[in-house]
Amino acid sequence: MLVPPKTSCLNIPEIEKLLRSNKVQPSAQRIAICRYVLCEADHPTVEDVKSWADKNFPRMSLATVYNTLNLLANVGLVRQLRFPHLDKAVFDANMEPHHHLIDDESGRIIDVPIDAVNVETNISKTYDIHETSIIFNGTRK
Amino acid sequence: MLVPPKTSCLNIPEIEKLLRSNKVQPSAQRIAICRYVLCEADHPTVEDVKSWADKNFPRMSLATVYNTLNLLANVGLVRQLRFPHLDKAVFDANMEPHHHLIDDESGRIIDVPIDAVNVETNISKTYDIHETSIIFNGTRK
DNA sequence: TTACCTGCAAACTCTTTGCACCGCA
DNA sequence: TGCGGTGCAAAGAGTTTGCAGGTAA
Repeated sequence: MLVPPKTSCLNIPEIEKLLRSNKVQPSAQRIAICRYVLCEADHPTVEDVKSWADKNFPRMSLATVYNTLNLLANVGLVRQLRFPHLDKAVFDANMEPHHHLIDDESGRIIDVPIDAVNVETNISKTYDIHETSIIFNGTRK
Repeated sequence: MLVPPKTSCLNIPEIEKLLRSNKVQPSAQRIAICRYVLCEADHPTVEDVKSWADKNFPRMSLATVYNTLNLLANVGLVRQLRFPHLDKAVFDANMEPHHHLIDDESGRIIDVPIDAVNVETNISKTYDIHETSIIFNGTRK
């Protein structure tokens, strides 16, 4: 139930195709970042991506990391999230609608499928609600 | 139902008492900021408080605004919030548990009483949930 | 060749901090 | 008088931007 619907790992040609189909020129840097963010990483920060790049991709600048992540967010391949307990943005490759659970012990951010939650509210009488995002804070039992 | 449970307007002696009871020395600057944040303002940013101070309180520095708001947050008179669509922190004087509705047309943040919402989730089988915070995005019907 | 992607550095915004001054208890 | 609150400026973190050079189509 809490298993995140992780994007299955893509190989390089698949990533190239994915980028092209989103009208993004597949440069080496962009493919590398996609491999990490779409497959390997779990709610990475910019810093996480940069650290990974420093180890796995020679001489990638921080600006490129920012530019690429923003680009991926703009075309809808990732989503930028901000949580109250974090001062920096994190990126989420799970583009399905879902909620989040913060494990207060580990700090980990865990995806919660939309159908694991049921929300009813009477504010929908007054407002058209387009989006409902829930952050649970908890600890493992 | 959507009327925010606004802190009723306090006069200066009441604010002094409130500060003292929270072990905060009631300086002129702190009282002024409290008057604005607790009574007049609605989810103000630091910038909002600073602008207000520039008009209503002579020569208050930005550092004092930050220090005071952080102090008020630490003693539990206000809460610091971060929303995904805003890059800066906002402060909420409503200390009752509640959720938030972002009016996507005006950008306004509206308090939603806790009992206007009912949430059920099966993740509570695996996790002890201490807190549930919901952000609705919507537009007025 | 040309378009555009990257790296670098500087700039920008938000926030915190160090320090000297000042005022109130 | 002394503690502590304030103002100022500088520093710090995260992020964006401008520009020159390079790379791939």
